[in-house]
Amino acid sequence: MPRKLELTWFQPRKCWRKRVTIDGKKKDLYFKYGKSKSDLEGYKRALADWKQKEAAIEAAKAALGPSIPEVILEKAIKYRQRLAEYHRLEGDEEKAQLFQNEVKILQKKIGKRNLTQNEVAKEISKLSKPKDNERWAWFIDSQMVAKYQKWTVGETPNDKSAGYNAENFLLLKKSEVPENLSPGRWAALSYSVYFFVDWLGKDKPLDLVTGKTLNDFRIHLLNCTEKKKSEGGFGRKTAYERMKDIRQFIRWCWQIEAIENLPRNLDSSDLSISFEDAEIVTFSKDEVKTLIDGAKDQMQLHLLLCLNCAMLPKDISDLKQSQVDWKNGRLERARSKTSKKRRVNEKSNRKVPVVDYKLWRQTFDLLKKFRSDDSERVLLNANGLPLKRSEIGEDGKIDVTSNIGKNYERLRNRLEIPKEDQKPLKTFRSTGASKLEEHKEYGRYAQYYLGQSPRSIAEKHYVIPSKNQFDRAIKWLGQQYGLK
DNA sequence: ATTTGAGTGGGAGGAGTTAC
DNA sequence: GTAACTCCTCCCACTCAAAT
Repeated sequence: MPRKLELTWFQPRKCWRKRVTIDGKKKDLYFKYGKSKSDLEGYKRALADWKQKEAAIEAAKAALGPSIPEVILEKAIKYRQRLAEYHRLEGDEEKAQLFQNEVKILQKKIGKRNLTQNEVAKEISKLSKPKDNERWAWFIDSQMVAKYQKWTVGETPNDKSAGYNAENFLLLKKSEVPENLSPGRWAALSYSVYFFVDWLGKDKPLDLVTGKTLNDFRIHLLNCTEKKKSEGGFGRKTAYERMKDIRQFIRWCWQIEAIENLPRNLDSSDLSISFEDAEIVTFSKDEVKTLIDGAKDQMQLHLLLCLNCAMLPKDISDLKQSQVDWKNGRLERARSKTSKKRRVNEKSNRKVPVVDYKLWRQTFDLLKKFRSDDSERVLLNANGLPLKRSEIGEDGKIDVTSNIGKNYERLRNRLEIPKEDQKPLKTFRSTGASKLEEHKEYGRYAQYYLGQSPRSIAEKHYVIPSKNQFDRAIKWLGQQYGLK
């Protein structure tokens, strides 16, 4: 029995109802069968009637063209067909067979009704996927496939065109995910590059990209910051990101000799785009209390970790068993966002501190309660997966799942916090730091609490406290919110 | 300058309401 | 009785804040 019925019972008229979207317009369809919601026989007949209607709608849709899930599916199939063909040409029958089988599996899905993007992604994720160490091999493969594709499709790619180089650039960058590049970063880079190529024209030879082109592109970006978001506009911060991503792309094109000369203003400040820093938001004592008291179980633990240890969802998701002192209730860590760099720059004198936090009693109790059996991560979701996950889907789009973020959103709604009073999860972090700063002695440890390294000499307040002092500071912080 | 990841807005469809 | 709305929830794609 599915958790949700396909049709919903419509009490005013005592009939079943289905909402459909046709040509972007929502429409309600009614099915007059059955006497009540629990009349199973009536529901079955209504459902049968709906199925018929649905088939008719699908047929009408089919006449219009494929939907997005279908396009994704087709793409996945075509990709595997090419891989199968390539391996056959290379004489690897075993691999060819593997991809051929996957093609069959996907082809079965094609006729399915109500195909959602989600379902398609799930289906594809079940199939063979390059493991991290094989990603490079897949990249090489896809280059080889392109070679064979030339014969099958009969088309010679223009290796000087913007579109061709953009594809190659992104493919190369993709092979660095997740070792050197996060999925999120790759996705952002692809938005930037496609934005540029769409503007320039994908068939345009990159040789024609000059300093003037970049100037024009900058003006195009600035124009977009004037537009509404719903009309393809974005903020100055994004415009700035786009500009520097494109600089990176152009430089890469030059390095691989797709273009002869670098635009002379590539590093010029003429191309800079300025933006303002956002102001810092904090919670009041009441807000902290409302949220923490209102949260249940795991969510309460997550909120406490945010405040106790200045964590963000990714930090909580990445927390390792070895980082918790299970006897004394302490937690030691360098922030997720920085720990990789820290390893790389071991010799750099601007080290990110490893901070040792004393956990409040409530935090520690909950942490013990929800500790997982996993050898690595302390906290996992109900399905045994990390609380925050992200990867690049086969369609080239990023898939992000954050259980903590989602739960926080639900909590806010459940507590009926008005929209204008809703503050993001990271507010706990800034609240902790701001509260510490209010204290005349502990104020100096705010940055240490955040786990940040000093960025400039101007940050003269940066002090590494002794263990005892910092424990007292954290204790004091907890007391401000009635936490021990 | 470059990278990482949190936040947001909007589409789709469920649930309830209203206009005629 | 019918069809159209408004609100809500979930999820995804994309933006942009913040880290080095």
